[in-house]
Amino acid sequence: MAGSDTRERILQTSLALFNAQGLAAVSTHRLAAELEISPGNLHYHFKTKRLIVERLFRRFEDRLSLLNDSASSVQAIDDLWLALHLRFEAIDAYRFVYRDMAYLCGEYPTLAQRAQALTARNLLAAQALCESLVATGVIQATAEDARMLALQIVFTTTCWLSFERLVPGRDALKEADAGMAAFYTLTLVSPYVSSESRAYLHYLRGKYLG
Amino acid sequence: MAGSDTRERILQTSLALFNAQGLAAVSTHRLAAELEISPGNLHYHFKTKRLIVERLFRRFEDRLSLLNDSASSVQAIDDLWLALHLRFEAIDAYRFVYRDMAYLCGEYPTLAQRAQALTARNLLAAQALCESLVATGVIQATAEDARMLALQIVFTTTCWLSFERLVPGRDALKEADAGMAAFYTLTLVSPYVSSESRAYLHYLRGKYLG
DNA sequence: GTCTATATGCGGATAGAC
DNA sequence: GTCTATCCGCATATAGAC
Repeated sequence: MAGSDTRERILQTSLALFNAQGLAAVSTHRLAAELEISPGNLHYHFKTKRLIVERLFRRFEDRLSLLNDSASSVQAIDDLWLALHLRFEAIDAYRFVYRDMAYLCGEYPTLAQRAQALTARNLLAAQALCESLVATGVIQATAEDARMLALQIVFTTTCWLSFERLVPGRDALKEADAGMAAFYTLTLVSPYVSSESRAYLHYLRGKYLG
Repeated sequence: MAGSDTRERILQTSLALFNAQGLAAVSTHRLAAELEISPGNLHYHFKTKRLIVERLFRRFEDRLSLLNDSASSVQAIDDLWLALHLRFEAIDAYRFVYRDMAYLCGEYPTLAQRAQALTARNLLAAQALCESLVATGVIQATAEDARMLALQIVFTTTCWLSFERLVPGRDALKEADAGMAAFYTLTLVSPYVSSESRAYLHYLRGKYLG
């Protein structure tokens, strides 16, 4: 069959450990121990740690690309909220990527380029999204405003979950709150939202600022 | 005299190497080689790598705290621009701290707590700054808007320089552009700026969007 | 203060038996 | 596919001479 069961278990466990303990802290030995297989067996499935990381990175790219593809179908505030929510969930599922980005780029320069390319695609998708919101009258903004807003959205979705762990009062071990992150991102959009579309914003404000 | 010359050279060179190559990539051997001293001599001055990192982190804290102390004296857009500029310069001078934060927290849990405490102080300073801007009429915002704006400013100053390296077209090796970063941060404030204070914003827009 | 030499452990990766 | 055993190199840290 397509890929053995062990191979998939390795990828799942790697992802969980990278997310929980950091890319640098998870050695191939620890990984094998967690999987209850031998280091030799691990090497049979993935000749290098790099290959594991690259495979996970590709899955992350694929998942984000899927979300990017539907960017221009966002045509209302609640569409936007859902899109942001799904995006933060995806980033949280692979949170080691953005969180350990500097280390990752240093160790695997190939991935540094891929990360830049991914950011470029995210920017294009966010611009399409903002243009769609302007076209449907959900927000009112000049072309330049829309471009800056797209940049803000990409910046925020990329970095927010990493930043959140620095804010006191949030438990670093607890899973990230995608809803909270999405709400925060919406506040960036809020100054541009036309009066007819503010209802959903107020609903969310009540929900997350209680 | 207070601290030998070698000790200070170690700190300066460490900072430069950490910034340039990443905390994880700079071993004590590389550091000693760069300094043209022996690993044994390095160990004489700093028993562990951790002590070097902690000392640099403290300097970073001190430099930001100085800037935080003057937050409530910001009373015009050009004050704000200067304050942001100085802040980005400080963060850029110690850019390894925020860029390698995840690795740093994993290796030195003590510093994870200090980083949270630092973020808390930054948030308080940013809130004071926003309140000052509201009080002087430079911006118009509800108390809740001001709190969110403060959060946005801290988030941006903390993460922007790391994010910037992901945006294609910027050379990762080139030093960061504190002016560009400050301009970006100002766009967050711009929706709330009262009409009398927009002149400086337009001047900066012309300068950085040329 | 500075050196040479070295201890000790861990990390990635491999060889070869089963 | 999975194991045991092992190699090699690097990293932190140390000992002890000068």
